[in-house]
Amino acid sequence: MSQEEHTEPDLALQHPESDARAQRLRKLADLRTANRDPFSVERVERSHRAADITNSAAAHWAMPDADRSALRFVTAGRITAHRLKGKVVFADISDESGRIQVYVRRDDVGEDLFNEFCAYDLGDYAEVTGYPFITRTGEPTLHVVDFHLISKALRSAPIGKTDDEGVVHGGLSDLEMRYRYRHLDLLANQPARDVLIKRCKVVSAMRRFLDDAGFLDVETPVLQVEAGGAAARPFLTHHNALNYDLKLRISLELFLKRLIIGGIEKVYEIGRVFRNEGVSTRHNPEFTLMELYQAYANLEDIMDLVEKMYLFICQQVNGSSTFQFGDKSIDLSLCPWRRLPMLEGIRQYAGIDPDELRTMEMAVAACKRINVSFNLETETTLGGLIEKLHEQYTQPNLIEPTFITDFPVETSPLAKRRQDNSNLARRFEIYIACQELGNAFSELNDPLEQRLRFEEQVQQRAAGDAEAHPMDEDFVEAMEYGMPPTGGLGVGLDRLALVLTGADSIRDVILFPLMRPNRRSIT
RNA sequence: GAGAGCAUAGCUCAGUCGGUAGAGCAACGCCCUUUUAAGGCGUGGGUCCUGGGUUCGAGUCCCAGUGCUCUCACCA
Repeated sequence: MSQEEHTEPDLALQHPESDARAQRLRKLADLRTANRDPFSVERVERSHRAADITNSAAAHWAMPDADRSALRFVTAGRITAHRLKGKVVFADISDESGRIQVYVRRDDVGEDLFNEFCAYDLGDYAEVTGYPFITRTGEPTLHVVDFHLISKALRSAPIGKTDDEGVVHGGLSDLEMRYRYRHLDLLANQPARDVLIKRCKVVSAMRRFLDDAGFLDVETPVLQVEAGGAAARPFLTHHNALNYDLKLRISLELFLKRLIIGGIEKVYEIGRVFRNEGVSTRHNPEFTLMELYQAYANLEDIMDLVEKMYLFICQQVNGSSTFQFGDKSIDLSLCPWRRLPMLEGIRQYAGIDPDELRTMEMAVAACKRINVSFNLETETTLGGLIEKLHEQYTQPNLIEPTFITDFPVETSPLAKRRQDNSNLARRFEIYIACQELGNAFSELNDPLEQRLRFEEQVQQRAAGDAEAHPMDEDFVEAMEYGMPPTGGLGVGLDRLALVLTGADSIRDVILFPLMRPNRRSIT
């Protein structure tokens, strides 16, 4: 600790009423003077968590008073409410399990300690020892016989008050504050904690499912010379000692396929990828992607796996096979899920017949006929235009789980072609609650074809498409050593968490979403 | 990247036609020994986002900037 920090309590004593923080510093100094420095505490031996006492109090209520008051429960947590009532004070102590009301009487602890307890601020951490009882108003409560402060909050946290109906008054609702200062969001808002926990359960359930299915959990490089495996612009960085530029990965695909080539038959990675694109309620520049590859499996095997895996995750996270989307209940156990070829969906929802989409000119004419809401000028390929129609017209209708199949091959440079129609890729995407929740291929394993696909992409790049896939000679060479037929899947985990938690924005399921630096961040 | 909106006490928010900056909660003081959005009386607390401009006078009107939100465009 610096000398400057040591002087702060003294400054507070000189200006004791200047502000709330100074008052708290003064209280801290008082505690230190009384040899009860909260920051000297290192360890707390809790016998119960807050919510456990609530249960125990009811269980012990039948005991004779004398026996029950001889019990000693120890718990600790943040003080989230206090109600001083003359010579007795009630306080709420909250930990991760919930909250417990504690009750301190002056006659029990003596005047000095009673006054000290009364001086504790909202946000402080206390350890309390006592026995359970139920108040006249019926609330399980810990009757405190001993306590001490174990950490001091120097700032007043935005802790709201909850009324009988569970409505929180006050608290923290400003979205910028919630995202920028997530610690305040989490300590003030129980729903924020619930979403965090659910998101973690999504990831752990997925890992458990894949581990149990025999997939190997691996890690591959984030820093890459060329960022491939997806259509996106990368972030650039630089290695000083080796003096060359690097890119942050935009997908996991190419390295995982090398593991397949190396003889690993079932492999997956859950990792952060980075795409240098816009920010929205559905996009964050860094997000968590899961990709898996299974040798000897085809597209239908992956569909089967997706149905089983998503059902498992939903059951683990929500405790049932259903989840809420708006006022609808979506049941993931109704297998097999709907399968809809992309062109069929466009016929159904955009009213354009597949025969009208055979050439770029015909497709543009058809789009003009139905007055599409997007800019036709920016579309350079027929496949791109078809995908656009799908996103604009079909996707908003895909509430129940749906596999969209038969993607245009020119937007799928890493997927096999259909044997019976070389314009279509052996690829599907999963849609649930109108969100794209997965993208799968029968992976292209023909190195000669792969080179041609990359060359087409390089041409699109030369024509101005900054997101077209770059040539990756090393990858093509790796494939020339022989890659088994393989099914692959990629899933944006933030989106999956978004849907399963019913969150409004991807920022609700990303703990620290990207924010522009504000004035306080620049020092 | 484009358009619209928002920015006032620690938190949630009012602020009329341009005329001394307001409430609830939180904080501080007093009263209250089973309260619970505890209650009662009293007190303190402001870079009205930043910088210019108009005006006798700006939280309010004008211009520029910053951040956030929403919609659109690109992306998952």
